[in-house]
Parts: sequence; C-alpha cells; structure tokens
Amino acid sequence: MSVHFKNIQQVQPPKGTRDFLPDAMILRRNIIEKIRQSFELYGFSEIDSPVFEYFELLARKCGQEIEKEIYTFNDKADRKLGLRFEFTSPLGRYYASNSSKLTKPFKRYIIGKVYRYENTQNGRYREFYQADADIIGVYSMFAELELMDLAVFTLEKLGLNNYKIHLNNRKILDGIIEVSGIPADKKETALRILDKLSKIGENKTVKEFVENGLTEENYKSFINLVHGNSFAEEIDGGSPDIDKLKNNPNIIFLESLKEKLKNNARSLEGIGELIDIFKNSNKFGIDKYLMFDPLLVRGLGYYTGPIFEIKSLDVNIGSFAAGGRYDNLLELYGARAEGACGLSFGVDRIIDIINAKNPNWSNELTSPTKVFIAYLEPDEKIIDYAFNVAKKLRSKGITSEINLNEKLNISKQLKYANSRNISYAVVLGSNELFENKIKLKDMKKAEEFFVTIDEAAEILK
RNA sequence: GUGGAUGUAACUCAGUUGGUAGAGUCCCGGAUUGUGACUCCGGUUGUCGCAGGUUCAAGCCCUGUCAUCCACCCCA
Repeated sequence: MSVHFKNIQQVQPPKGTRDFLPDAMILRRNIIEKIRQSFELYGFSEIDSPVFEYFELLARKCGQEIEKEIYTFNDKADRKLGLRFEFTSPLGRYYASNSSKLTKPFKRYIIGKVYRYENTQNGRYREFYQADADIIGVYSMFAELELMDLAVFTLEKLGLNNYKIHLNNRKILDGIIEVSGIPADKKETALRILDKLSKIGENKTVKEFVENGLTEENYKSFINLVHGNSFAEEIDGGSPDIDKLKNNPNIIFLESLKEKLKNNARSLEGIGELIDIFKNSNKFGIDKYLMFDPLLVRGLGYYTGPIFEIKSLDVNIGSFAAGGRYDNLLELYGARAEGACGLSFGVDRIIDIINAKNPNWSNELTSPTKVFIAYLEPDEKIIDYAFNVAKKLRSKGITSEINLNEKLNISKQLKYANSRNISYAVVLGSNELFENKIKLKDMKKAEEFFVTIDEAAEILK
C-alpha cells in the first residue's frame, strides 16, 4: 500500500529540522572542516559514539529542564532509550566503558547531530550540530585555558571576532547563595530568577523572589555581593590601583569579591580558580575576550567549577558556544574520579551568525567542481572523447563534471555551468577531437586556451 | 509547556467594505547553427499552508490543525 503525500506540510521536514540545499551545504561543510582542523591542531582525537543511549544514562544529573527535552522511545525489546541532547553525558559513559584503553589526559573531539525536544525559534532547532572538545584527566586551569584558547583560535579561523566569553564558577555561585541566606533547596530557583535580572529589572526580580518563597533580604545580600561595590564604583571612587584596574578589571572585581566572601571557603576556591585563569589569559592572548559574569548560571546540572558561554556582540542569537568543568561526572558512571572540562560549539548558530553578517555569501561561492565539460554536437565520437577527457582530468585529481544531457546545445550547457558557479569549462568539438586537444575556458575572465589535457591540468591545479 | 504575530508563484512581497489573483526577481523560448554572465523581445508561474464552517459568492470572516517568527521557559 502506498501513502500519497498530497499536502505541502507532509513534505516539509518535521518541526525544528531542516533540509540543506547544495549551496548551504558547501558553507556548512566548510565551517565544520575548519572546526575539525582546529581541534586536530590542538591535539584532540576524534571519537564516535551512538546517537541514542539508555534514557537513564542521559537523564542522570542533566537537570530537570533538560530531561524534559530528551527525545525518548522504547525499542522492540522495550528498552527505554533517548537521543543524545549533547555530548558530555555520552562521553562519561564512553570514558567509563573504555578508560582502560585510553591514555591520559584524554583529549577527544566529536562533531555530530544532537536532539532536543523544545519549542523552535530563530537559532533554536530540534536537530542541530554540536562540535565538542573535552579534556579528561586535568584538574588544573590549564584545561580551561586550553579550551578557551582553542575556542578563540577556531572562531578566528571562521572570521568571527566580535564576541565575549562570559566566565563564572559554580563554586562562587554556591558560596554567594549560601552567604545570602538562600536555602540550598531554593538555589536553582534563585539562580534562574537572577539570570534574568538584566532583562526584567530589579523590581520584577524582587517580586519573583518573593513569589518563590525567597525574601527581599536574600536578593539584596546577593546583589550586594555581586554588584554592590563592583569595579565600576571603584573607578568612580578613585581606586589607588587604577593602572592595574585598567589592565584587568576582572581580577579587581574578583579580588573585591574575595574580600566580601572571605569566610566562605568554597567561594574562595572558585575565585582563586578564576583569578588563575584571568592571570594566565594574556599569555594566551585571549584576555580581551574574557569577562567575569557573576550572573552566568548554565542549566546543566553536572558542572562543578568554571563555566563559560560565548555570546556574539552583533547577532542576537543567544550563546553559540559554551562549556565548563564537570569533575564529578565520571564517577557517576563508575569510572575513577578525574578532572574533566569541555567546550561545545553550536555549529548551526555559528552558521546563522555568518549568514547574518554576510547574506550574500552564496553569490560569491565557487563550486567544488573545478571544471565542466561541454560538447558542441551530440556526436558519438565527440561524446566518447568528452568522457575520456573527464576521466583523465579526474585521475589527475581535478573535480570534473560532464554534460549528461546530449539534447542541450552549447549555450545551455555553459549556462548550466555558470549557474553552478563552476570556474572553468571545457568545450569540445571536432577541432579538439582532431587535434587531440581541448578548449579550456575561464568562466570569470572569459579567456580561452587551446591546450593538451596535461597543460589544462597544470592550469587547473 | 504558556502568550502573541504571520503563512499568497521557486524567492521577496502587493491584493480595498467578501465578487474565484498580481508586481519584481528567477525560470523557459527567441534575437545568437563553435560559447554562459550584459541587453532586447515573448511566455509559464498558483489546491492563496492544510481541513472544516458561514455565505449566492471566501485569499479576505469563523473554528480546528500544521509550520515559521517573537516574547516567556530554557539553551548550542
């Protein structure tokens, strides 16, 4: 029985998923290749793992909100499975399962599709690519620095430089929550509300605090720690150390926070880690991108230390890369405890940003096909010759496409080559066949060369 | 999951108080029988997202549904 798909909606891809046309695919592959090359330049090894895992494994420690977004299904033996929504949980399982065969530190990367069942919006898809680099086996902040350096390097390769890396530390957040008198079980709620502060303003934030069983005092003590005497006020107040301040306001900010949280060991540890990162960041040349953001939260439940998000300054699309430290995750899957830290690029968002910044990129494209072979008459000998030319060019590594529709006249064939943005055409007729040469045409300059195949191959290289 | 906006040709969009659809670009043919882009001439664009309902009559009004976008929520 055949099913007829009559309605347009039935031939549309499912909600939140997309088809990619050949031109769009050229850009996608180009970007993914650049990311891959960067990962490999930094010594990360590619691995692969299943698109689906046991649901329990994915749901463990990921956080309630994310859990709702996992695509789940039962297989025919009634196992409950889920599609991966990111690469960190699968990495935990992968490492626990294979650690005896892996050398440490284990630096791996993976690029692939992940799935989230959530409402769609610009830059938010249900199926999207992530490119993920992680380091297992390093407790020091060199892991964070290496990953952020890798991020900056990669983004530079992609032509992106107008962004900020927002940096915070779960340990600082935990300490501030504690010192503010916010009960441990209200921590997630409080952080969620505070995350919106810049959007909804102070009054609404307090209102939401009260509505959720917190107090105005909780808010005030939290905000005093985070904003009260921020480095901005210290500038107004005429800090004696103004030069140092200019050099790295982030460190000044953290030092002032250190003073206020001096009785909270957990916070001090976190502050120390971030100061360590900021102090070293100039050696990596990434300091200008870094910004301490005490309100950065991140939803995933497994982070334990520094966390970061990278946000574009010229396209409003949320963060397009993020990461952090998750030292407890491996133990959770039965492996020995290890320091672990990861970085994840949202490939589709990066593509959206590049498209937004240069909507005309597809007009500037040249096809991966280097040469199009056209023939003047559908004569058997000429066509045989054309196929022979194609074979020889391909054997020399030159990407070649040959006209397959003998009904097209030369004009149509060249028009086709032009619309595909193919840089060169080969025009073959009886003269070429007789001389055993080819006419090579540069489509952009409209120049023609009557040459042998070997000579043409040299020009095309 | 909640609230709002939108959906008309391949694309970008018009379409009046209800009277069965247009523009530009693209595409196709020709000017051009060994040459694409530029120019000129001619031509096709269509289940008006889908399914019902009201009406003599629906692109327009009503209901449902699907998709996209925006704001929540959350995130890459």
